[in-house]
Amino acid sequence: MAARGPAGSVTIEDVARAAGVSRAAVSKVIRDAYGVSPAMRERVTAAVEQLGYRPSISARGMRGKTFTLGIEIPELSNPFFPLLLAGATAALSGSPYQLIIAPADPAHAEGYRAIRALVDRQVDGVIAVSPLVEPAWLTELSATVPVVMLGRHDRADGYDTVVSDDEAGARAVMRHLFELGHRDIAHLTGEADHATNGSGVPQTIRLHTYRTAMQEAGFGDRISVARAADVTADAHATALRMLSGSERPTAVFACHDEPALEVLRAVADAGLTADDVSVAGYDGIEIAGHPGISLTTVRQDGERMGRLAVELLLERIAGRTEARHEVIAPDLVVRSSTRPPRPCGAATRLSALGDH
Amino acid sequence: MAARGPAGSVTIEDVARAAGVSRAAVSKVIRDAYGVSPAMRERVTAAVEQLGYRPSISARGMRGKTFTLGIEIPELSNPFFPLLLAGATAALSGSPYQLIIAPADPAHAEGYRAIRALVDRQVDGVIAVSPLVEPAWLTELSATVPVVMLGRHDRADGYDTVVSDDEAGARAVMRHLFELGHRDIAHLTGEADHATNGSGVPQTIRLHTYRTAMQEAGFGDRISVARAADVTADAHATALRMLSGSERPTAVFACHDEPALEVLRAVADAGLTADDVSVAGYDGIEIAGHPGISLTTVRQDGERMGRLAVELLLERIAGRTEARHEVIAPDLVVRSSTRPPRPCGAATRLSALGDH
DNA sequence: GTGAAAGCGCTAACAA
DNA sequence: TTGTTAGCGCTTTCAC
Repeated sequence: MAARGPAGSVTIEDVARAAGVSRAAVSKVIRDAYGVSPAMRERVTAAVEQLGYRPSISARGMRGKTFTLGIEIPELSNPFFPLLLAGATAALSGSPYQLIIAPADPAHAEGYRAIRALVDRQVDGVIAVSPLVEPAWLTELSATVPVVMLGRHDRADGYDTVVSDDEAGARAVMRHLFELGHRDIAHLTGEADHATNGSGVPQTIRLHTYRTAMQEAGFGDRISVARAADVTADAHATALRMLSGSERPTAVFACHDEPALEVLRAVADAGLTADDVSVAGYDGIEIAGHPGISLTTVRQDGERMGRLAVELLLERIAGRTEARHEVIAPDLVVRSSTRPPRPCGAATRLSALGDH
Repeated sequence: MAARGPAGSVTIEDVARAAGVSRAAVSKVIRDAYGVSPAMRERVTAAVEQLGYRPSISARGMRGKTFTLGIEIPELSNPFFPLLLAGATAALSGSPYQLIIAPADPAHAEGYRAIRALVDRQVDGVIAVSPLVEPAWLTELSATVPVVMLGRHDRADGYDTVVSDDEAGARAVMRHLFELGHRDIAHLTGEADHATNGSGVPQTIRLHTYRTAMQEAGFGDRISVARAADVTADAHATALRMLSGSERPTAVFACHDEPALEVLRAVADAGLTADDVSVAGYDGIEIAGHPGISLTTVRQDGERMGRLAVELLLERIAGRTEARHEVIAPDLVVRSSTRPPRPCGAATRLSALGDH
């Protein structure tokens, strides 16, 4: 137990004195570096224990490593992101590394700021979810510190990426809706982002895939894209508007689950049901499987993505220099929020309730 | 723009040289300390800009402050916690402080480890959500670094606390259920924790309040407490067992919203409805208000709590030494998951659908 | 108002 | 195998 409290100012010097050895010796022992006799190791360990010594990360950061990995995340309120963290944390348990998270307000495009804050703190590696940060900037950054990006489709040499196959996922959704018989399918997404990485952003790919699928199916003239300034905040209002218009779609494909939940809410608010409007989301957040929600969606394995990101980062820290770009296959999960469209002019049908 | 990249190794020395001044002068300017002429400030600022200089937090940490606040959080997957973070982040925007988050796996009682990791990184202050960490340890810790604890009912001199009035909240739930006519009310909670701070844990207080309320209402003999080893993971199974027993309750009060959602799921799985079993939760997470869920709950203003915690911490950092203990009043939010119990042996009633 | 100099606690060469 | 030494980049007296 610590003699001077959890953060007592016990220094390596104190330990050295107590153990009757040099500071360098202590340093070697605590990092278990090469070249220490068992006897010395024992004595030092005892002194460390007795004094409750904890190495200062700041001091470490000035010469060597900090054993800290930084992850930048926007929107912790979107349940998909905590999944990434859970995976990352799990991958790190048992390792000497500590994860610190820097939250970045996506509304203010804070990605740069948050990543810089991490780098300023001398982390040994950075994981980030910043779709809009420029590739060039990241390449520059990655010359300084190992970097793994999550959810980006661009492939640069300097940094690794872990991404889910958004095109495949979006195609699966569209195929499913077509198979149910839908033709008037609308897509709900956020504002267009005029960033350098525009085409590498998942939302943009899903949108593009939606368009392509509609074209290919011969419904090019029925393409309908609703944009919410802030997808999360404005989805409800946008969805309501969409549903009350004269050209009400029979199905809505939302760019991810959070806005999809809002569409569901809007459907209820408008006095409609899943028989009137089918809704599909994207991400596969847990609540989507709740019987009260039962949202058809595309499951991305966030935990696996987080784990993989950490693994890639540790490889980089260990010395790998060639870039790796991992693509995860997503799964379509069909639930009762998507149903065949109501036959035109026919009587209300209340059958075809998907699952439980 | 940075000339040497986002994390370029531009030091204060380089800036000093470029500006033709001493290192000390640069240091003063960037901290805007007292005693710099406007002319010097201008020159230094220009050099900083031009070189893309960023002070090393590690080096700072060795002498002065790091302008970093650390927050320890368990279960980011529970949507209530991100709310705390949102509040904390908001309170910090515009300030020179950066927030870093250390996730702590509650299953492994990692609170100590995570808090220590923060302190090792020389944060200027710590906010933590660790109900089970011992008060004595925290008192010791708070001698080293300012500490604000979230969701603890113990009151120590060394650290501040921000907590919601769990007794009032739980009482409100019980009163509501009694008023609806329920008598067989069960409570779903986690394993008893034999920690030093046992009586200061929100869950324990809610449980105790449940017991007391039942007693006071004269239903002491109907007290029924179901314990799940891990409330989040095992709630569903525990709830199913509870509902299939011979003594099925007419209402279930869950210790927080996440298990309450599982009870709702179990109700559906058992082929029952809100008319058979009323369900109430605690926290007021957003999804509770979704029409597909419509869960009666107690709203705790997490954002406000997070904001308040940061404010208290900044006060401490600014020099305050007397402890402050803030209690937030929670609000009961009645939704359609709680209804009058079905009159014994009477016909099914489908009215009384609360809100939308 | 400004600069010189002394460390903060640690690690990494190098010497012994 | 062990100890000595020289910084890492910054802040902070304390002279000027």
